[in-house]
Amino acid sequence: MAKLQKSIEKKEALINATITLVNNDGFHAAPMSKIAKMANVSPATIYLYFKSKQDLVNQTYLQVKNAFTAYAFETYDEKMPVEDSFKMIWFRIAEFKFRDCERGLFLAQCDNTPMIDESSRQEGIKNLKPLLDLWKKGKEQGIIKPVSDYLLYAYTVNPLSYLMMIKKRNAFVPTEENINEAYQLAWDSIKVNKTNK
Amino acid sequence: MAKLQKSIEKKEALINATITLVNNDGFHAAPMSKIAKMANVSPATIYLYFKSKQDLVNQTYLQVKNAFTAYAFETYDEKMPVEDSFKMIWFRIAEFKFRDCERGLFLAQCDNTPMIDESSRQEGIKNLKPLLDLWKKGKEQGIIKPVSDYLLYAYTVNPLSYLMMIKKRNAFVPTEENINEAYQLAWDSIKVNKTNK
DNA sequence: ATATTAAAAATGAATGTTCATTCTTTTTTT
DNA sequence: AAAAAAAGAATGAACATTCATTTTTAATAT
Repeated sequence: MAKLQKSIEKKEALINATITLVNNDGFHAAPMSKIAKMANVSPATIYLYFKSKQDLVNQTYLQVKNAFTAYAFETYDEKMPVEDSFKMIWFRIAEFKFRDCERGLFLAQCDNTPMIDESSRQEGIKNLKPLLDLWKKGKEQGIIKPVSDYLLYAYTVNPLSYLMMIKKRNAFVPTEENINEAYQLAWDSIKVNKTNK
Repeated sequence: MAKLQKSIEKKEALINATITLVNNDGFHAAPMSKIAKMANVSPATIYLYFKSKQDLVNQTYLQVKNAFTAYAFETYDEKMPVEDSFKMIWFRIAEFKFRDCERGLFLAQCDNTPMIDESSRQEGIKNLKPLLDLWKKGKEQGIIKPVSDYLLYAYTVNPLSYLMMIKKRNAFVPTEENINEAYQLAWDSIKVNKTNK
């Protein structure tokens, strides 16, 4: 038990070190030796847990992506009305990204570069299934505009990634009010406008 | 004259090679030797034009960013009404990103990683001044919602970056109609809704 | 026009460093 | 005391950059 415990701790330390170093220096300037040092481990030890540097990054990505979606959907209940569901998920996502900016930025970096394997990328995308289902339901009920899922994602969830980056880089600290405004923009843009119908 | 001409050609070839290789393999897997080969040039020649690999990437970023904003604002005239201006700029940006996906993706990568120097990043941001001015005007005239420029950017311009990436990765080819829908979402989310006032 | 030459541009091969990964030994666990 | 885990040092490849030459260019003299 103690053995396994220790192993998990080491693995987590390595994953955390990877996130920090890749965020600050980039993949190309985050050598295994530095990652090992930050995790208080010998470089050789990394290879007991990961096959290669690529494997380390892939696994880190999947771990973070899983944590992200688990958080986003934790309080979601399919039986709730579409609008309430959307709002809940949207705020959970915002909460995750702004609270754990490091992890959010790491994901943004993975999503915008050829840093991780295509297979890991595909694996990570699967996590969004519940959101796609929700949109389908919303479109069927005439609550959400009948536009492509890509557009829906781009205009609601994705802007948060940009804001998170701005937060880190420009010391723009979003207030409660900012977040509410952001949500309103997101929902305004995709909800069917009843009065216009 | 012919001399200078040739130099410019070489420099451009190097910049293009950098964009292609960084897009496909990432900064860390785009060695100078490969960049040189793709530009039909000796590795040593790169150093006649650029101080270092970092300098090459910084200059590539600035060159692309300048081309991007030049295109975006080319047809913009400050005297036009705010809504028309916004629409025009928005569509120019969309046109650039979808037509020259390679360059768009390169910018996305620069904007989401520590790949370029902070000073180059700052330099690149200056280009957006006209858009910020437009938003200021729009807010003063009560046409654009009084939210932060970061939110405005995130919810109008930035989603295009996501769509462009999706286009490259998932063979989602946006149609004319998709682009119009996207614009509508963007404008809907930030315009002041007169009927609600 | 042509030949000559100095300067500029370009090159391929070296250089030295950095880094991912492996090997051998030591420490820890059971 | 055997097995598992971890370590530090070693290895070899890859890489950014520099060096010593060669090639090209452009100006001048014939």
